[in-house]
Amino acid sequence: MALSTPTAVVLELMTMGQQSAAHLRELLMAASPPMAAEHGQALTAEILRCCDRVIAAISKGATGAGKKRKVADRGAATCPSDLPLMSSKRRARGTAAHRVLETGTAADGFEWRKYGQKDINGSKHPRFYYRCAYSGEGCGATRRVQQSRDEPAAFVISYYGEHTCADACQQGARSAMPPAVVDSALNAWGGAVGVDSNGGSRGQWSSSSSSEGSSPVLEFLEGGLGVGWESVVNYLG
DNA sequence: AGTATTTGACCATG
DNA sequence: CATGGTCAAATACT
Repeated sequence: MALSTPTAVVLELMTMGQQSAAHLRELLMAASPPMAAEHGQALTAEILRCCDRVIAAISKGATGAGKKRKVADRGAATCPSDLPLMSSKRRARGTAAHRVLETGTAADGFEWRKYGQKDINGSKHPRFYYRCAYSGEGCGATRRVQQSRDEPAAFVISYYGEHTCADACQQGARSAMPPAVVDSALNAWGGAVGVDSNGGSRGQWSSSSSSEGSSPVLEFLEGGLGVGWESVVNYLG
């Protein structure tokens, strides 16, 4: 990628700014005047964070823009003999058992693939449906993400099912919170997910930043059937 | 060329 | 009947 596009230029400049900020931090630490270093560190950390987010947003916007699809003529039969469908097309209401409140990134350590999107009645934002990228190996975990109605910066993430893909997907989950969530749509709105959507070649963590996970808060809800859990991710800076 | 994402349609559930 | 969850062809990206 050359610097032919404005996006590329912005990316390049932000990267330079990021490096400069990192350098500045080094200098401040080396100089070590107690108070100044402390404040300086906070500032540089802030700058780095901003750069990081802009870069993430830009790069995702550049690669993920302009996907369209024409009408699919599906009424006629393409496959007469139906394949075995999923048992239930619609989940029972109120199956969410847990709710997780967290700020920072949506990285939950698993790799998800989007399989649907739906406008939900009563909510002005669509809901996104993901399933484990290893569902083909029998993993039945699913996840749905919806932007909070009241709080645009918050996202409600509901998890259903369990990850049974022993090796592949759970490895990521075991090691704290690596960046692994595929959420191009989130970026379009909140623009805070600093992870690669791992397009093309599969199974590549963008091992960029394990950015300090701002302490997730877990909140358990009563009354569910215990089938899944829910999390609210806040993308406020 | 292969894979991930998009998006309208289908269909089960309430 | 309305709503929401999933499917799958078409499309876009690497």
